Amino acid sequence: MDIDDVRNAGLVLGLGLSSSPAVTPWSELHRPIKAADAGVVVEPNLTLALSGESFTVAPPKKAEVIILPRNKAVYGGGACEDISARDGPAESNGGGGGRQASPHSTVSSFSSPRVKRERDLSSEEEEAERAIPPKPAATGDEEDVDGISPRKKLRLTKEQSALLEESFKQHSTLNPKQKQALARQLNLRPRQVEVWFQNRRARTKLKQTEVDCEILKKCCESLTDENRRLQKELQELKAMKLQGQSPAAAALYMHVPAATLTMCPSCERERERVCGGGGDVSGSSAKSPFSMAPKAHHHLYNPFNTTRLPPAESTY
DNA sequence: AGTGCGTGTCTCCTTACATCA
DNA sequence: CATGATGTAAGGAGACACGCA
Repeated sequence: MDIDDVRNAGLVLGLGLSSSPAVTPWSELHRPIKAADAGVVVEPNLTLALSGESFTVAPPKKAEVIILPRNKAVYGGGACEDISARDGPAESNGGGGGRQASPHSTVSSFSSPRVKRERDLSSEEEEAERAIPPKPAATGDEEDVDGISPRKKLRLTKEQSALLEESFKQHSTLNPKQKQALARQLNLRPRQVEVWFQNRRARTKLKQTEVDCEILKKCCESLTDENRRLQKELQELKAMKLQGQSPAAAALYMHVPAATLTMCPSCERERERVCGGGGDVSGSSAKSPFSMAPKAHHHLYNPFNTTRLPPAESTY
């Protein structure tokens, strides 16, 4: 292939960010990248001349360079991502890969949040990231004057969503291996799977909060009714007393209400968990009875393992 | 054993985009 | 076609746990 192929295809090599075809020399790619599924591979030692600059594709170790579609960039070890989906400038980094992988590596000098995110990728994730085929090339007409497109939103397919839902029903959190497997299966990046699960958990929690709110509302209404009724009874008893009714009759009257006390339909069902066993709905305790486990325990406590509303039942 | 650092993952909040009425 | 409402993918901040030096 020659440079015209690059031009004609509207492709960007390496870290190209601008609207015009751009080339990033291998030396600026902080780690070897694989031509896993990018469109074109350039042979090493091929000299490219673009924008008045020439670059020789001469990877020190790898004889491959990915030619990425326009608007795609290489991040953290060759992950292909739509640069239109970025707010800030794209950067390549060495990608730590794994816990404690390289505390003193040069990667640590990168400090932008985005880079940090990419740095978070484990080596396995990097593999998976690389395995994701590039998204269809952008048309290019959505770029702004700076040549950096506003972020575009990926829409998951029905199949992907369904599979994610299925998986979520089984476990609302994923360990790295599960994430990897699912991402591979869905042909998504692990980060996307991770984000989907985070958002899904948030939606589930929101739904549960709404349900809890409804229950509380009903409970409140019922208690208000009961309070009104008791006030009325009290007034009637006071009136009877004033009218000089016999204590026996009053006592008889007194026994009736107890048997006819209405129970909050929600509480009757929910008393154990919602009202804390006849406990604290009023909020005298610091924590709402509906609140999830403290954040400090979020690693140990799975809020979705409660008996409230299993994810499977939630209406999403 | 205590400490600091890097890392991974979480929740929460927010933003931006797609879709639909 | 324009517009507002809604749903949701994704970004970022902050917190925490864990492993290592």
